[in-house]
Amino acid sequence: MGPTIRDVARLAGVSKSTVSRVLNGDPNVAEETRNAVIAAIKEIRYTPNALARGLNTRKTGTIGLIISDITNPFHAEVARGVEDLASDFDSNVILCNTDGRPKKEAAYIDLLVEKRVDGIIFTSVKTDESDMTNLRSRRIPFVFAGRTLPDVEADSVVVDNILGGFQATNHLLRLGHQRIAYLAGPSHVSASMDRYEGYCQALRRAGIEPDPQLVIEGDFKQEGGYRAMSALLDRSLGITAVFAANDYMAMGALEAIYERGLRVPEDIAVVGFDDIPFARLHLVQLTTVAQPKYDIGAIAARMLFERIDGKAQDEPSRRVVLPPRLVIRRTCGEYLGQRDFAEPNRPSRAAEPPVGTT
Amino acid sequence: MGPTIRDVARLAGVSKSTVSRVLNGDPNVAEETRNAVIAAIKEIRYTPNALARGLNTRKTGTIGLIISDITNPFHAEVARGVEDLASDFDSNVILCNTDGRPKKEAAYIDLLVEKRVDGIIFTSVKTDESDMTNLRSRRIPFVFAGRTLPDVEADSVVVDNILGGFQATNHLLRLGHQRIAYLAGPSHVSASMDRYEGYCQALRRAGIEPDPQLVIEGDFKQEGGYRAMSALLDRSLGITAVFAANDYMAMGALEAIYERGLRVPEDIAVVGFDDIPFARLHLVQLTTVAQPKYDIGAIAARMLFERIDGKAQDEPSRRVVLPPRLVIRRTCGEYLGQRDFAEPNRPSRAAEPPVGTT
DNA sequence: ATGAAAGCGCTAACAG
DNA sequence: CTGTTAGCGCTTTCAT
Repeated sequence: MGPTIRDVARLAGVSKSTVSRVLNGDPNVAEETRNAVIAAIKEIRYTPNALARGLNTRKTGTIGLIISDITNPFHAEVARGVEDLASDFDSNVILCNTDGRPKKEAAYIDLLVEKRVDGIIFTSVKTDESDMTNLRSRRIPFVFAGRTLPDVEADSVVVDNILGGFQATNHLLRLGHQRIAYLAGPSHVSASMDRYEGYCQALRRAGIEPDPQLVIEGDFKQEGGYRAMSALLDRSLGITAVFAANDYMAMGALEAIYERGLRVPEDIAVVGFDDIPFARLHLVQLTTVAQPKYDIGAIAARMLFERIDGKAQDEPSRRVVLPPRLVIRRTCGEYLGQRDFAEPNRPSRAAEPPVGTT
Repeated sequence: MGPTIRDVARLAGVSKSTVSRVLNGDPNVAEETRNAVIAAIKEIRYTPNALARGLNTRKTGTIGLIISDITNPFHAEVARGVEDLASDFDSNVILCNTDGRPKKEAAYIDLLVEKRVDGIIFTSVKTDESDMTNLRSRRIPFVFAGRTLPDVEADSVVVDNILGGFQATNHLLRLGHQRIAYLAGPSHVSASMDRYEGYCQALRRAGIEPDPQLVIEGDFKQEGGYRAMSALLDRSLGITAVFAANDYMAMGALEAIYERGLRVPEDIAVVGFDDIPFARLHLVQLTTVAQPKYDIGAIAARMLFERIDGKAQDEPSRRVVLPPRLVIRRTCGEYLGQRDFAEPNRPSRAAEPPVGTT
């Protein structure tokens, strides 16, 4: 059944407590005893049982990551940030793909609670408030990464979507565009609405009143971007530029544009949002607003561990807002021409402390 | 502290054993008693403690997934397959990114053993045999997905890389190419070597002796593909086509080709391997050999659970070989012209039973 | 059909 | 510095 602490104790001629002490690095153990124990551990190839330990300590060294789909490059990058940081804190992460389905999400939350995870990071949030209060009452800390639930008071780290929308639109305006379309995401997603808000702000600042005709709703997917762009083009609205709420839709838009024999950026300029890996491909060169995806995950994890370790035990919840960054490539003109390969924008060490805390 | 089974028992006026029985669906419980227990559970919002349970049953309902980098779309898709299937088996998966570093991998294995996972799936394998025998002796089942360790006898599911290499090369040959280069991956990776083997077979069958000059080693990354292709082009070897060991290198190759003002496929035809999502982008349209990524993960997980559930307890290890599929797009000519969006090639239900078991 | 008791493998006071 | 004694919350015989 695998050796237990008892077997080690017996072999080393000490008590279980002593073994436990050396296991946990308790300084109050004679050097000699310690060595004997260590030798015994090695001899019988003992590996501590984290279940038994967790039962006592109420810490499992495991956190849950609730995500809509790990196959989505944006989420994968966030997940990587989370996992790296968890690893730094000697924790593991349990991956939960929900596909944005509330039921799956609720089921996963239950499972994670059963497993007594130390905390949970939400990337996708469809859950109603009741699950959250459940976590609250069990004192399981959680933080939102990338998205927030407006009604729920909790730690979160997000990119400044309004600013990002502003940057994208403003870039287009500076290039002389006036008729700029917005390919929105689903209207209930705050990120899309915030980017739209930034879009409007930039427009108004330039003395242009946002035209509802130029806004069309997509689904954050390539297909949706394609359809939305096609619809827009069919209506001959005199559009010369388009700001897509994310890169996938921008890709679909590009396709719709090319399909009609139009050129990018000469006939229509395109900006996306996210900077997913393929945006930088030589053949694509999508101008886009980059989100610090990895950092979002890493910082969220760091905040979570601060709660877990009790440092930030009962402090009010924090909201970290990260700055977006406009990446100018080819699809709006102003192509800078340098080759840029997928630079893993991961810090070799853990992420820096939160920036822009409010 | 959260309510325990004891609190439920007290409230329902029964013993802990009885509560445990209804929790585990034991039929030997009077209907009335059961209802009382269920009511009590609801009333105090009781959630079982999986740690305590696991300590007894020696089952955690958790498996480990060791992967080099979840950020890599290939691995993300495999991971998704694994997670979906684990979910079907009421299990969770612990995500472990190793970046291919043996030390990280070994450390994760230890951690997973401590957590007493029910099994492990290896996607990246750098580990030396000792870790594997360790798992063996602890009777922790494991399976390899996508790659194999030649010396280790274990369940595995892989794509037929030799066949894939053959298909890619043969496609090029049929289009009339004679001077076909191979952009290899690291020489110690069996997948790259097997694809090379298929490449040679196709060449020889066409009466062409493989020319060592046309083979150059890369690193499976875009940058490496770019460098390798550039080097090849510099040597003016009369190459008219290139088969890259994976899509990333193919992307780098495309870049190197375009940079020299050459056209694809007119001057140089390109085939990749994997069919990662961006290969199908309108702007890229990479002809490539598709691997059933999701199925690799799903089938590996299914095999793992068969071992865990003891059905396939002591049977000899199985090796499942999945067929690759040549996807013809634009980069070799013969472009079929249909739009193809990212079709999530996931079965809505669990993966079918293994195919091609040998 | 139900309860009592023992134990899974470890940690955590409390003595000494 | 080390051992003893209780549990942590659940499952599992074994009785009844």
